[in-house]
Amino acid sequence: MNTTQRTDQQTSADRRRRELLEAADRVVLRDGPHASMNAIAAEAGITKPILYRHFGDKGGLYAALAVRHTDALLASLRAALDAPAERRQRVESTLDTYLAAIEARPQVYRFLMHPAEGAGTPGDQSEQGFDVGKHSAPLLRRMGEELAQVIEERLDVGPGTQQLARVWGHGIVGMMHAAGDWWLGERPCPREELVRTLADLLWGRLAEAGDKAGGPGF
Amino acid sequence: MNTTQRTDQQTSADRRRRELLEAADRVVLRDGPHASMNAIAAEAGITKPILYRHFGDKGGLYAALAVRHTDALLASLRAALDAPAERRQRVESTLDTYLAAIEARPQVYRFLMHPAEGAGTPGDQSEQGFDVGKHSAPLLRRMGEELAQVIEERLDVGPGTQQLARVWGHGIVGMMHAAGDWWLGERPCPREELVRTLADLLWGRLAEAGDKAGGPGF
DNA sequence: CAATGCATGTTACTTGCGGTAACCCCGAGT
DNA sequence: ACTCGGGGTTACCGCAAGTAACATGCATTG
Repeated sequence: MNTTQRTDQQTSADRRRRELLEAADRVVLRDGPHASMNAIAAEAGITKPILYRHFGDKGGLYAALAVRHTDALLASLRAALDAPAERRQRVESTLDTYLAAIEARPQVYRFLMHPAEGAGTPGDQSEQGFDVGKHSAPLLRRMGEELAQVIEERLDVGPGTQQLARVWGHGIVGMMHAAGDWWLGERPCPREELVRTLADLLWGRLAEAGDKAGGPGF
Repeated sequence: MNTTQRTDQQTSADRRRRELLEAADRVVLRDGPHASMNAIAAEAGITKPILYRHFGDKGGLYAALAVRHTDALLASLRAALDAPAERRQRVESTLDTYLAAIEARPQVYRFLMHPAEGAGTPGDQSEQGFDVGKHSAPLLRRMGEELAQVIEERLDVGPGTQQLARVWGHGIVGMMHAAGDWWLGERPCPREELVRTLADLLWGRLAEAGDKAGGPGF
């Protein structure tokens, strides 16, 4: 019937799509985010137009790829965030999970952080609006929103919690990201130490610290 | 003589370079970071090869442009950080300076945050090493390092201050950046409120907050 | 069984951009 | 008069995104 037919097509198309994504993944992880559509098609054993039929344009393909990895990472972060333990313990665990992930697979990290690639299209009109605010990688956005959600659900900070939760969510995620990026580049200390230091920052040690003698203070 | 000759040439070349940068600035601020070399050359009233003679490649031009703006922004941040006031006041003032800057000229912001553009070069060898850790925009790197410097110079937190200062420097800058980016996109609240909320986060209000009734706590 | 779809795949093209080679022109110095 | 070097141009290469038009295999339908 029509339904089974459609279902068959659907599943077949979906399977194909998944295979293509696997191939794209391999290439991107091997060649970096600037892998060409030709290269990806070759890896998949086919040619360009098929990719375009499935994903519309390069942005579509990359978005699909990114969603896969983002979902996976977010799931493990959520697990760390949901574990039964003290708040400090949970924050550290979440930081550690994120850092362990980007440490274990830096290429995935590199790819996920790569911004939208919005250019390249000849008659590109979408760029004239200057998508300010959409600069950050979607992963960061999503992490920020998720964390905001968690904060808002579980934390009690009087009125204005919602706004505050979102600010903190994005802020904390940004802190984690920037520190992680720097750390990944220089590897100045073991992971646990970084985790502890960041947690200390969130726990207000900046405010408690004393001024160094002689200076104007900080 | 040789010296005056060299000086004349130098200054002339420098003046030209400055003019070209002005033109590039106009175009980039008008068309976004994806402005083509042709467009920039046209705006400057000349043609591509001259740009390449002066800046080597597109990366060179963009780097030169970025340095100009980055220097300017860093100077005003340093001023806010150096003002004579309480620590909290100074932190808020610095945050506000940054946010005011990106609010006033989002296009500059957008350009500065744009990553290195490392691709495009045909025989590109630098990409194979996967410059992980160099993902962040140079501006963020520099801000992180500067802040780390300031923290290390003025704050007293026992042994291991140096490491801690760098972690915090990059972390705080990342927080500021991410929150700013999100805020710029959604404008959910006035600037002062954002500043206060972020400062609260740094002041440990996250640790102090109570759990909401019913949940597993956070 | 032919005939019609229709998804799947290919070749070959266009457009646009980064980057370069080769040539051009004009004013200064000998 | 001549060449020499800085500033400039045209015309090109290579490459990657994206598309049009054509080919093929496998089901359903008259």
